Amino acid sequence: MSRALKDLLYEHVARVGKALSSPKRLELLELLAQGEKTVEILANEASIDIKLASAHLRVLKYSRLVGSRREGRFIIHYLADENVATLWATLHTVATERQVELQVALENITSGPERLTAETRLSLFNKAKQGKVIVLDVRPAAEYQAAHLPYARSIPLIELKRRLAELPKNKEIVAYCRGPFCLMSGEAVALLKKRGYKVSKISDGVAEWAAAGLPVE
Amino acid sequence: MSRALKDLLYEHVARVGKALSSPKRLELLELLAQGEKTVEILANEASIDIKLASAHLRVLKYSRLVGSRREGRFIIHYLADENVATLWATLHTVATERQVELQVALENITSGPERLTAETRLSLFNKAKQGKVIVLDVRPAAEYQAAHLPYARSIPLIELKRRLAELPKNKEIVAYCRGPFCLMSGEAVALLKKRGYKVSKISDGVAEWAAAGLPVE
DNA sequence: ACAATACTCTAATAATCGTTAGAATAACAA
DNA sequence: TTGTTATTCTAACGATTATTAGAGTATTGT
Repeated sequence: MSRALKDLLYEHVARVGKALSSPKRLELLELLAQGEKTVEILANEASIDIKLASAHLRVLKYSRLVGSRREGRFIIHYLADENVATLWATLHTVATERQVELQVALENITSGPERLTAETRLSLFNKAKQGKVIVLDVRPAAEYQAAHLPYARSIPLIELKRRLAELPKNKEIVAYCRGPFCLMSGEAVALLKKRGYKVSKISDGVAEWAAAGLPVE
Repeated sequence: MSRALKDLLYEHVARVGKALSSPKRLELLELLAQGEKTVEILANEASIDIKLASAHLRVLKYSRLVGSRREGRFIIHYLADENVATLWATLHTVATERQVELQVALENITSGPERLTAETRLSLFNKAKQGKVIVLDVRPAAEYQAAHLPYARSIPLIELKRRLAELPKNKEIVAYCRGPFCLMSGEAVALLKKRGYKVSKISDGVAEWAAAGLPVE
């Protein structure tokens, strides 16, 4: 009686879980959390075939996590809403907390103290507001434009070398990129440290920041 | 270079997603969110074979969402921590919001205005605190003991008929059970309404309540 | 109208997953 | 020791999914 109904309901929720069960799809979701993108860009950034990206996007669309619209000859994909980014951030948090291997792997790459607490996030926000720190967004300019941390300044990693003059050497700089799985901020820190800047990084991306209840511009 | 590493990291997170991709596993998770249980109880409540329940639990254990311990000749399974319940609640919220079919199905069964907002949750909490409402937990007593909403009173659905005398007819009663997928509170409301009680229900379970940041006893 | 672009759709294969049955194990009880 | 209970482990099957190749479609530019 109620059994068939229950099965149906759990099946609907499982559809969303299924969408989150593939590494490639999770990577696509994180890329989309940085802003809407075409299939080609997604495929390139995730290093997969366009056809495969298209197939994965179909699954994500079926589960209503992402939407798409045609614009000229491009089809643009985007997260259905911010809740999806929150879901991704929650999933990632739980995964990291539960899986020691993952934590170790993360710490190996990202070098330095990693996980932000509610207090450190707020204190960074306040320092940035007062101009005591420069928050540096090293993602591609389009992603910065879609959304970025408050008071953040955009210098994409690719342009960083030739735009060094824009950064003061006497101020503290905090770099961030797409999130804990993204390596761009780490590379930026390495570059800037070599040139004598006071620089550190945070593992947060826009999704993690927003999931912690903080504002995004 | 960084590609192989990224793949590894996303794969770790996807392992958790995979655990959430089966209806049966989601049902087991929700049952476990009500308190720790043996395999037999889980299998019975989810209406599946013990062997199948055991197989699903193995997946959940592999992804570190649930843990287990032996106690005599029983093996007791439990959620790894409250974050897992939060993840489940978030997943459920996103799924409901994204899937119209699911919403319609839910409304058909549960009858009445459904989704609780932050305000209605808080106002219920305050009314319960002041004794203006009776919050009624109709789940099995063991689940009530594991955790329940603040100021809630426990009368399991099976005992409700013969314990009607414990409830006043002049006070507002609000029933709840395991969560939006659970039909017990609906049945309780039907029974009480027929007897002339002022009764309504909320779709929240302990997991949804906690995920909204409210206290649990 | 024709080619080029940026995809999607269909079909096919290999890998993985859900499910069940049967054997194995661990704790207790007689 | 032998049996019982509660559960896992192993093996096997069919069903589902990931991935790739090839054909098809919508839009723009010439």
